[in-house]
Amino acid sequence: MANSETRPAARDKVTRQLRLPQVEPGRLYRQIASLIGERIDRGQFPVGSLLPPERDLAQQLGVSRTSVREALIALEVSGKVSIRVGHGVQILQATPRSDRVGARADPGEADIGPIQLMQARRHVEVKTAELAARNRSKLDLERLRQALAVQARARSVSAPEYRNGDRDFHVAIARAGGNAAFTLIIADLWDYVCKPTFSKFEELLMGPERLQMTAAEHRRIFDAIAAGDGVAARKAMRNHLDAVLHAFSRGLDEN
Amino acid sequence: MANSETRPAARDKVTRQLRLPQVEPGRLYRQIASLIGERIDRGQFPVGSLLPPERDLAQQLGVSRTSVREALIALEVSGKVSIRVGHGVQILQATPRSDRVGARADPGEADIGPIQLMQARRHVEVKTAELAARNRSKLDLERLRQALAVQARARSVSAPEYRNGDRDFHVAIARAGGNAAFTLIIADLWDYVCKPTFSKFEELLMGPERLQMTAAEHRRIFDAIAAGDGVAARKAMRNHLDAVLHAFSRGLDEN
DNA sequence: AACGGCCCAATGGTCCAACCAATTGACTTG
DNA sequence: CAAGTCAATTGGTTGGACCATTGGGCCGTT
Repeated sequence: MANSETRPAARDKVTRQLRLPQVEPGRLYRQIASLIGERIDRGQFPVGSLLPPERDLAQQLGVSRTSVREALIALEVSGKVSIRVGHGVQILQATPRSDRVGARADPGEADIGPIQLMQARRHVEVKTAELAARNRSKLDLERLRQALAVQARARSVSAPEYRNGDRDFHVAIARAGGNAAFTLIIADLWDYVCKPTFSKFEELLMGPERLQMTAAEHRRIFDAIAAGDGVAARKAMRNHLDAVLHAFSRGLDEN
Repeated sequence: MANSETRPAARDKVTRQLRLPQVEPGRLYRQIASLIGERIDRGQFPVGSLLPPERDLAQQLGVSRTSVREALIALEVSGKVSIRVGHGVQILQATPRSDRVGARADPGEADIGPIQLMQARRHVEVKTAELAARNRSKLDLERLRQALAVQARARSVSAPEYRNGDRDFHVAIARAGGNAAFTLIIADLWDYVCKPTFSKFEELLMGPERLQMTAAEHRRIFDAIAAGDGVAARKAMRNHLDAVLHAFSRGLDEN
């Protein structure tokens, strides 16, 4: 065969036609793998769909089927695709679990609106309040007291004491419920509350009267939890979060 | 050539001579990869040393060099060996650093128990299912379909297709609800589901029948969401998560 | 019309026999 | 002895062949 002609030509084809990122000399299968991987990430091959047959891919890319197979095996090992004989190669995931820690800073993250956030909190925290009332230990109650004490020192809703105390109070409730998964959820949601976007929003829409109101509402929640009254705790928490939501709405209307 | 004789004989050779762990029918390269990987772990191939040439390995194992190459590529992708043309294949590490970055493995993280996690999911996802039924767009439905398609290919609950499809399905539902906060919550919870602790637990306690059951339950959820029936979606989701929880409980009782 | 079994095209899996390309070290040569 | 040359070694790629599994269509039975 025209090997001495076919092969170099084939590689050039891949390199030029498809603009492989950069280096990765030799190791054709790596070029092919990263190429297909990129297309998957870019959505040109939708998750759940089937890749073209190996034979077709080989022809399209101008390489041998063997090289395509090696590339697919690499993708399979890295978890991007699923290969099943007689059927085909299916795309499993576009974003390959990529991300280590920094991952949470996705661009798609910051788009949680304050209203959405409060609605989610309302749904979850009514539950955590109930759980806390049933399962709280003395240590939990002490933590809640401390959080209240911190917040009591705040002189405005923009004071760090206010937000810190608020966060600690709600996280402590989740923690008191005894379910670490809820604790994680609340802690994560509060990461957003503490973000600049949300903070600005909150400071803008919430009047100074919120300071005492929050204190009173928190107090009612605490009492219900301390009394072990799940129903009262639910109700108190719901009232509290609805009040905050109302404060937001009112602020929006006025502006 | 004597293919109709050579191939089966070759496979038997590998299977018998070297006692491949267990399953993994077909996918010869996987058998070879795990075999070599085990030898590396066991120290038979010292870290830093060179593997025998591909051609030798092929002859020793009674398989083709192609299959050996595919196996080596798999090992290279998973980071166990380094392949250099004209030089050889060098062993990089014996213990493959089990799992990516242990990064998130904070002390306080891993303590979410599977039961707790499922209870939290039950509380939140019943809501997201309802929201999804009310707000889902065509794109959302398409995402759900794709997730179902992925999972439909799983041949066991331990297959990557199963978990990936499962995760995508539930995250897609949260996303369809239109509240990004819920999406964040579900995605975060699923990070734990994908952790080794939970995975092992799940594989241990869930029988193979879960495969079809999950598919059927997911289908019911999907239908309800597609129909825009919030009540049915809630119910279907609750049934599904309760079923999983039951599978856990049953597994715990039996063991 | 619905069900069930059979057949076959499609698709991945494996093998082989070459040849190309990079590396390395031995050998030759100045 | 230094530098260049050459050949063996080793991975990289190819095309072609054949096998095993899968899935859907076709057809006969019920």
